[in-house]
Amino acid sequence: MTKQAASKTRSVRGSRSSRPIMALLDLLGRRWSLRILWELRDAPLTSRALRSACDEASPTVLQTRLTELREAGFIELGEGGGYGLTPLGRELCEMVLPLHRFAERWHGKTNA
Amino acid sequence: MTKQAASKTRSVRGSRSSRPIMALLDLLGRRWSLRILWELRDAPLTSRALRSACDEASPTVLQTRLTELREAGFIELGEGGGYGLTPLGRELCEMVLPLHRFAERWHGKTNA
DNA sequence: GCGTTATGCTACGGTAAGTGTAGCAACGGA
DNA sequence: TCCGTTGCTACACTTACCGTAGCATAACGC
Repeated sequence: MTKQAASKTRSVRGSRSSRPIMALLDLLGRRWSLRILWELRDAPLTSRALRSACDEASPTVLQTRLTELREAGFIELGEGGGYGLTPLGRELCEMVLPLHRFAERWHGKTNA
Repeated sequence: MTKQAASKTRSVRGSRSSRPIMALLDLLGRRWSLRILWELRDAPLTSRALRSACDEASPTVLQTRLTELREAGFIELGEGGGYGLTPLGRELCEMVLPLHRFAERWHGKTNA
């Protein structure tokens, strides 16, 4: 993993591609990333509440994802504590929401 | 979180939740899942071509993801070889496509 | 002051997941 | 027959993630 000073690609691990979509796909393809966005869809949550919402996932990874998503500008830590979506993050979340309905139909097809 | 006869949830690892959205989020949150859907957006690809498209990712994981996505009913192995999207998979892919434009704008904001 | 509770965040040992290289059997064309 | 391609797998190694515990800080009631 040669790390020759990639200004933005630095945190994108596997995909050395510079295409933004690859970076985004890689970021969202890490554990709990999509789930975090999903759980924050309604209201901000504290780190502890978020952990509970995410099936008591390990705080180590959660904290890592939170930092990554924060650096990406999708979420932010509010004044009085608690993580919430930024305007940009909300846009992204809007693209994840329709997955809900799809998942319901998918579930009906696969084991019915 | 009762797992009353999880006939489909069996392969969902971390999230013991029975909610389909959680299962979907978990499946898509595994490495290369989103990328595979993305690379198959236009036309079917052979396993080798898909590997090349996915930045020469390890064939071990790729094969694992391919199997998972196939069991989920999102992709299928065509007659004359090559992986392609199923109608269901195409629907899912349609939700991933708008991420492209978003990623472009995102990239512009984060390092400009 | 003291203790309690909650915040965001981190250390550390163990397990699971992903990587990289090599190679398999099966099929088809020259 | 040899060659190239297909989908797929074995194996050792590295990395990511899990689970538990704990830190420093801050806000409360007493």
